[in-house]
Order: sequence, then structure tokens, then C-alpha cells
Amino acid sequence: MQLKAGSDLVRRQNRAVVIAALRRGATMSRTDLCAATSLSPSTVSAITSDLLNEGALAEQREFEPAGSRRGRPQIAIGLAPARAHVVSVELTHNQLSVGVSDYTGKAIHELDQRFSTAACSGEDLLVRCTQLIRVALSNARVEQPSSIVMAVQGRTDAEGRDLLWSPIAAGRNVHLADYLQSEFGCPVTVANDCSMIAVALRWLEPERYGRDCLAVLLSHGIGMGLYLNGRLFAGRSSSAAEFGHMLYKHNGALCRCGARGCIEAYAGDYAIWRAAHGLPDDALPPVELSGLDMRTLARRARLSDGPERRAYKEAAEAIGTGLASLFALTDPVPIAFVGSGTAAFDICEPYIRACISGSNSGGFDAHFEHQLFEFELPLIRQGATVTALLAVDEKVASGPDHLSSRDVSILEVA
Amino acid sequence: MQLKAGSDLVRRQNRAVVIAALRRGATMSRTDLCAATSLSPSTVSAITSDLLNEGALAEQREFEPAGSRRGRPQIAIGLAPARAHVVSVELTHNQLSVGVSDYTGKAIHELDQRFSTAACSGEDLLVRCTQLIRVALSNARVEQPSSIVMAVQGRTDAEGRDLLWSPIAAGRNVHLADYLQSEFGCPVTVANDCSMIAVALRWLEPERYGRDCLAVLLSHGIGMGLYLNGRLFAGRSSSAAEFGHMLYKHNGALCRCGARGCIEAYAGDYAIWRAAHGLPDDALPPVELSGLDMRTLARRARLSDGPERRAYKEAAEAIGTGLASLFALTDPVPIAFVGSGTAAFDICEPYIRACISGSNSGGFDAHFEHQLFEFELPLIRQGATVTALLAVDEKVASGPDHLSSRDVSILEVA
DNA sequence: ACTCTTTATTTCGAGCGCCGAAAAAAATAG
DNA sequence: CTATTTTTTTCGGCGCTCGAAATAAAGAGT
Repeated sequence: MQLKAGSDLVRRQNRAVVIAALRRGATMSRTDLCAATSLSPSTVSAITSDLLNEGALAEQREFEPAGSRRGRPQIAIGLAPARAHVVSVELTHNQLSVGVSDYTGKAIHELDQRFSTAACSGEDLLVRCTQLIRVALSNARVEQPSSIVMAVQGRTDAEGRDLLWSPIAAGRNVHLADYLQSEFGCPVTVANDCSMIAVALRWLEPERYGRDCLAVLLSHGIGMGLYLNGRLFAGRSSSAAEFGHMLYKHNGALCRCGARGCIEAYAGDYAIWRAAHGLPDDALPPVELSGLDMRTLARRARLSDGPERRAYKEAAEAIGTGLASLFALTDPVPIAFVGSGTAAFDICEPYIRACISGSNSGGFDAHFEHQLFEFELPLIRQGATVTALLAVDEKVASGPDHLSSRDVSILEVA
Repeated sequence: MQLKAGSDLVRRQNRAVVIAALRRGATMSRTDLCAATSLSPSTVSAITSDLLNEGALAEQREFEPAGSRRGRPQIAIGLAPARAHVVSVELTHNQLSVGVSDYTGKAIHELDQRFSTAACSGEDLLVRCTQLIRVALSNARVEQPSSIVMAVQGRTDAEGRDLLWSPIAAGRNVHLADYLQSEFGCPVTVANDCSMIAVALRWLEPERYGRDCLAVLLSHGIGMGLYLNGRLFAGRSSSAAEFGHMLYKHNGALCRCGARGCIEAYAGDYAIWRAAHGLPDDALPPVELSGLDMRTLARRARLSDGPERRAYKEAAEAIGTGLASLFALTDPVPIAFVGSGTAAFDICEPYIRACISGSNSGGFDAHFEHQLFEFELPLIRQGATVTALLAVDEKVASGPDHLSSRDVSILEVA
């Protein structure tokens, strides 16, 4: 059942609209805001004055940008950098990264730590995260973060509280969000790394990826983030969207996840390496593969039609079959392939396209457009930061806790 | 960008909440409505009195249901049957059906017509629909329908305007909605039949299917309707969710859709029949198969481990592989298997479960609960009717076109 | 230097929809 | 016939948006 509405909802919504407009476009005058939000000047005036009082917005009188026209000059308004600080945490293979940004989204500080994630228990993970975040905050001279988003390779619960399973760490059912939340006293969300890539792409290229965005991570494992009709696709009880674990072949090759026949068991780096070296498809996959190993494999695959080429072909057909199946469900969607695996994409592409165009994806236009991004980390960080900022925006929009704006100005005077 | 809000939105929303409450529970008093909507008594009073004036609601003083307690008796309020009439149209294999219901959802009239759909051009379809709807409306003594929903086997565009492709009719890109809309002067939506099954199940069993609902139609072809996190899953540019056309085997058996390796090319009735009779997997599938044919096949499959059993096993593994892949994306969801194919579900079930539990679906709880429904038509009709009614509700909630409630009462007096 | 024009922003009063409290309505209990 | 109980309506107030008018702050013209 839908929820009832009241004037409170209207206020929140319109404040949110104003904040959203400013989050996109650096600074705007009140007049610009009227145009962007289609709110009346009076309303924009009221809302901005409230938000200015609350410290969420700041006027920028300094930069009068020349354009000297007649009439009263516009006053540029922007988000107030100091209103909040957000933290993004990225847990990837053998690396933990932390980024601190101000409320405008400007990166203030970034910090990495490399260690063997495979040996990491849940407990270890909590401690390492806490420590690294603390250092980063202190380096950035931030007392109190307002929101933390942690992007992990692996499956989280649907509410973004727990890390259920990760291919890169031993811990299971790690209550990351609750722990960090009590450590840092601010809302924490745990998200899938590929979802964050999709968020970033949507944010960076709304024209192309605004409505629909499929991010496929090709690396040691295979991950996916999907926006469909403008909303993040997630499972019923977990972050799901586990493209890499769609079933490619019943009783097929052994996957890192323990199941058999997953796409990843053919298309992950370890699977390609395994197949290229003629190892049995239930061999325990090598834990560590250098970028050099894979580049060598790719070079051989390009040179001659040997076992390497066949391994890449099988990988491509696993991916192509998965995409074809996915597109039977969603219709073709613009794709961003991300990660080190994109370096061998030239080998895979024709096979992938053959799978998709031979299938019924979309029924009529069985083609897809794609882009390649070699490095996933910047995208993940961008996505996590944006997600954290939007969470703060929501809180700011709902106003200073249950005090009317009038009360606030009274408090400020006192 | 989100849209701005105003008092108009609040009014619409709260009227919608009231209407939604009444659509569920036959009749309620104003006090009940307060509890159900969490609106204040004053607001409920105002809204119901407006809706009564507009003829959307009706008081039912007749049935004072005994429960003689002290105090002023409650006045039962319900949707006014005469406020609107909706039409549901179902196009299935060799049959066109029309149902007419009043605003409370009560079926007033139903009408079927059987003919060879395969021979049907787009033009034919438009004419037949129009004629059958006209007859049904006149039989039901309904002057003007308020909403028509047509459920078709096949793929529609994302907006529910056109029938893009259907396995049961020759026409392509048939502008069903626009045509019927101009014929009957009311909003028309074209929807996928399996989506309507999912709508119906959600409506009938909200406890089980309210949030997530997977309807799988097993019959000549394979269809699917999916609700995920309370919203209908649909493709980017079409109704999509074409479970039957997920890719099971690259370059595999020939499917009705023209592609190769679709799940349907193994699990549709025609595919099972083809395999059981040892025909090549690119044989043109028989167009007509009687229920008797399939029952015979199933009986033989149960009796001995011959070609029939193998055909059902292959079918089940195609479905199981598809479900495993789907559940990698969505986590396991309660399933309703619908249609004549459910008669052989006892043969398939173990193989389907083997596929799913061998895979990584959901990561941790690789099981699913399911229900069987032999007859799809009643569910499709129910879903289409509900969809049509909800469309009317939305219009009713937004109020008499741009007149305030005061204006309306003035008009009524005049 | 002063006034006029232009453009941006704020202020003011009205309207709409919700809510709480009080009043009114309509029954039963005594 | 009055008191009690429960439902429903009425009334006044509040919060939010909006349109119109007022104010603010510039450049342009004389």
C-alpha cells in the first residue's frame, strides 16, 4: 500500500529537487534554480534561504563571472563544502582503499593499503577498515563523516548491511555496516563494487547511461552492475545481479564459488589461464595471477590458433551466452566492460557478438554498444562517493531533525 | 531529476491511498479507513465526501451487519460499481477472449471466440478484437469502457502500445493500443500475458507473492512474468523478460522465434515432442499439438526411461539452467508454474532442482518454493482486469479534470 | 550625478490540504 | 428519557506553494 502524503513530504521533495539540481551543476543562481526545478521564485527563495541557514548551501559572491549584463546580478549558490564529509571504501583483490570527499564531491584525501585479502577473516576486515578510515579522516582533518559507502567485491545483503560472501576474503556474513556505523557514528552502506561502477557511469555520462547501464567487470572474477529503467537492479535478498554466476553449463567447470558451470568458471582470468594450460576444469584455480601472465596469454592467443585462443573463445562464449540470456530478459543495454580483462577484449569481441546475434536478445535489434575501461578502481570510488553523497542529500532534504526552519533560525540567533 | 511536489500531489496521493484501501477490502467504514491509511478522521471525511460526490464511492446503508454494538453505527463505504467499466482482452493460441467488469472488479460478462490465430495478420487482429469487444460491451450493456487491457502472448513495446512480435499470430508491430484507443475512446494498454499472470498472483496472494513473484508459463511456448521488489520487471525497450528465449545452448536447437538454442527450443511442448520423436533439433516444430499428444508423451516418460523421458529431462535441464541463471541475478523467488505443461511437472521437478542446487543461485539458499496452476486463462484475465482497474483508480485519484472538489459540488447542484 | 531601465530576489497575502479538537449524529444501556 | 459510547462532521490553525507586488542592485542614458 502506498503511503499517505502531507506537507512534510512536499517540503522534503522540493528541497531534494533543489539540492539535486545543485549537485549536478556546480553553482547556480536562484533564477537558474527556478528554471531547473520549475518551482516558483518565491519557493526557491524560501528553500534556499532555509538551506543557507542550515549550512547546506553557500553563496559565492567572490566570483562575479564578468558576463556583465544589465540588472541586478545573480548570486551564485552552491553546495557548502563543509556541510558534510563522506567516506568511500573500496575492498578489492589485495587492496583496501579509502577516499574522503567534501559535500561538493571534491576529493580531499585518498589512501591505499595493500595486503593479502585472501587470508583475511571477517574480524580482520573490520579492524583494517576501521584503522584505515581513521587514518584517512585524520589526514583529511575531518572530525566526523556523515556517510560511509563501502564497495566490496562480493555479495551483500539486500539492505547493504552485511557482506555475505566475497571471493577475495575468507570472512562470511560480516556485519560491516553495523560495525562501522557504531565505530564512526554515521550511516554506512555496503554495496557491490560493480553496482558502484554502474552508478559512476550513470553519473558521468547520463546521456548514454542515464536510464540503462550495464557494467561488466572482467578480471580475476566476473562481476556486474545493472541499472534498468533508471533503477539499480538488485536481488530479492542480496545484492545479487551475479552475472558471473549465471549457469553457463550444467555440471561444467568448477568455479571459485564452489558451484559448477558458472560463467566465471570459463571467463574469469583464472579460468582462462586454467583452460589455456590444459588443466582439468575442476582444478583448483590459481589464487594469484599477475597482469603479465594474462598479457602473455593474450599475446599467444592473438598469434596462433592454439590452446590460448580456444580458452579465450570459450570465455567469450560464456560471456556472450550470459549476455544473450540477460538481454532476453532486459533487451540490449549499453555496456561498459571494465577491468584488466578488457585488454584482451579484441580477442573476445567477435565471439561475444556471434552469441548475441545468434540469439533472440531483444527480438529485433540484437546488437549492443559498448565502451572499455581498463581501470575499475576510479569508477568504483566515484560510484561509492556519489552514493554516499546522495545519502547525505536525502538527510539534508528532510531537514534539521524535526525542527521547523523557523526554530533553526531562532537557534542560530541564540 | 525528481519532480517538484505541491498540494496537488498530496491530494492525489491521499485519494489514491483511500481508493487502494477500498479496492482490496470490499467495504469499510470511515473509521476503518483511518486505521488503514493512517490519515486523520477529518481528512478521510473530506476525501470520502469528495469521492462520493464524484460518484466514485457509494455508501451501503442497506446491510447493517448486525454486530450491534453501542454508539453511532459505522457506514460502510465501497467503490461505486457504476463509476467505470473495464475490459480485459486475452489473445492466446487460437482463442480471443473478452471480459467486462464493473468498477468493483465484479465480472459482468465474458465472451470467447476461437479461430486460427496463426493465419491472422495484424489487420485481422485489430478487426477481430474490435468486433468481439463491441459485442461484449453491448451484451454487458456498457456504453463506454474506461480502460482496456489486452494481454497477448508475445513481446510488446515498453510503453504497452504495440505488439512487436507474437508466436501465435503473423502480424508484427501491430499498433493495438492506438487502434483500440481510437475505436473505444479510452486508454488501452497491451501487456504480456505472463506479466498479467504475475499481477494476478500478487493480487490473489499478496502474502506469498506481494514482493516477488515469478510466473512461468509452460505450454506450447515458455513465458515468464516477474515482479521483483514489488515492481514489474520489464525490458528497456520491450516487455522483454523473455525467459523462454534465454540462451541455453549456443548454436543449439531451433526455436520458433528463429534463433537457436533458446530454452523454449528444449522445453516448449513442440520441442519436447520433437525430441521424443527423435526428430532433428532443427526440424520445423509442429504447429498444433493436442493436449492428448502431450499427455501420452508424459505417460510414456513416466513408464520407462526411453526417448520421452530423455526429452523431458532435457526440457527440465533447460528450464533449470534458465532458473539458475535467473536466480543468480535475482536470488530465488517464489515460483508459480502455470499452464498445461504443469501436468508433466512431476517428471521435470527433480531435474530442475538438480540444476538449481548445483548452481550458485542465491549463494546460500539454493532452493525455491513453487505452486502449480493448470489453467492460465483465468489468471491472465484476472491480471488484466486488475491492471485496467488500477489504471482507472489512478485517474479517479487525480480527480475530476482540473476542477476543485468545490466546483464539482457546485456543478452537481446546478 | 541623477534618473530610467532591466534583471534578480524577497516579501506579502491567498489558497489548498492536512490535522487536532470540539461538536454533532446516531445508536445502545439503564 | 437520559447517559454513554462510538462514528462522523465541522472548525480553526498550520505548513507549504504560488502569484503579484515590492525591493535590491546593477548598467544605460542624459
